[in-house]
Amino acid sequence: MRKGEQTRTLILNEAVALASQVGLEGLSIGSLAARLAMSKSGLFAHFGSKEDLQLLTLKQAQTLFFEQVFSPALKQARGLPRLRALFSNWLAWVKRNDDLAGGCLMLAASVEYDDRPGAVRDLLVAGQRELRGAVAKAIRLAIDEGHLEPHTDPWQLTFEMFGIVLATHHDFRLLGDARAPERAGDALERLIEAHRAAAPRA
Amino acid sequence: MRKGEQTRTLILNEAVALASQVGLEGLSIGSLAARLAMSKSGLFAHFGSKEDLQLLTLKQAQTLFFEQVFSPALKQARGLPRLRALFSNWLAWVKRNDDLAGGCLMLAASVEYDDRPGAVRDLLVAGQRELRGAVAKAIRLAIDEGHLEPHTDPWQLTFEMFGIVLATHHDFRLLGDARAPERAGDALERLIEAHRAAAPRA
DNA sequence: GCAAATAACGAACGTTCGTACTATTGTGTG
DNA sequence: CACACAATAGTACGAACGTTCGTTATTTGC
Repeated sequence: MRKGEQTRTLILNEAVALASQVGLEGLSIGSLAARLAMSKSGLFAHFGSKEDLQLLTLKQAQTLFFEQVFSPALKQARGLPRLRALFSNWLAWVKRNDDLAGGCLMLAASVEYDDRPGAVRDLLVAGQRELRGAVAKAIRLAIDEGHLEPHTDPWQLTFEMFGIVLATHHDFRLLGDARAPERAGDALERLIEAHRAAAPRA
Repeated sequence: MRKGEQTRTLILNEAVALASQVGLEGLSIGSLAARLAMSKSGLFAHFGSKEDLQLLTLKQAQTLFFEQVFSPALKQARGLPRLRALFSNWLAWVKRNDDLAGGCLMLAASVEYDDRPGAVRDLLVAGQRELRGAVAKAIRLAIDEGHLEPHTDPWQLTFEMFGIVLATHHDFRLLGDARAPERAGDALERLIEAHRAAAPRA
């Protein structure tokens, strides 16, 4: 029970790395086993099916995202500081090149499964809904703190922030544009400025 | 020479539709042949390799994009009208559900090939560069026409417009959010408003 | 309308896919 | 130390993959 969990986690971490390059569908049990220097059947025994492996891999990526992007942002003061921290952690996540060599797995999977019904897509949608809700909540808190003007629509702002992240991912990954994160920062600041509350400055 | 070209085009159109759902990598010669009720080998004979098929499929999608998004926008008056037309055509392209049932093929391929060097990726990058340049040029014209203020950075604005489109694609396709295009329109108008020239109103 | 050219076919290649069984090794505990 | 069982390896499977081959059908140019 102990050794099993251990290698299982090892497998899943490697699976996240591999899937970030070739996608969740392109992730094959054979190649994953080869990368871990273990037998295909030995690896397969940890999961009942490929879909299970895909689901757990995606779940692992979601956990990593929460730990590295969201959780540290919660330590910042509510309002704009937390919102900015969230955004900058998010950009850092997108830029990662170590164990996410192929870019954000969730974004890749979103495109891969947006028209492929099933458990993977459902998990993807649930995670995305959760993320959006959390960002919108952070924005609502910024309004409550008096950092953003009361008329601000949290969902609209969330939508636009997400767009900036997507564009950054695209430009950074496909076009290899190192200035993309800088552009993203500028875009966010302009966005904040447009919705900043008149009276108190943050 | 005539019959060949004809079925080749037929194949490529079907390939675009199929690849938009399963990706350029997931596009298999066997399933494509089955959809067209022809033999695997007969289809394969039109292309020397799978990579050739992928390249031509992508090229076909790029052509469709130019015809349906870009070309009609050029008929509008330069400046904001043309920029708005371009954006709205782009949104319409993203929302298509007939022969692009799986969403924009270029966006899907961008995520699929962003870390897979080769001819497909090169073609993808070239197309993206061309598109970005054209959008930036439309913005520059809007500045020249006095619709946008002279300090506007065309590349930054292009980046942000692209982000809005990406977010729309994501929300519309994965989350099934029908209000996404509306959000996109609002975002664009706010973006334009922020950069609008002071003196003459458009 | 005949001959040359092209297009489509069916079968088979070797490989890899996911999955199922069985055997062997390894680990933790009484 | 040995027993029980978890963990890994081994082997085999049917199907699908991209690709090649030789052959048949169908267009095309004269």
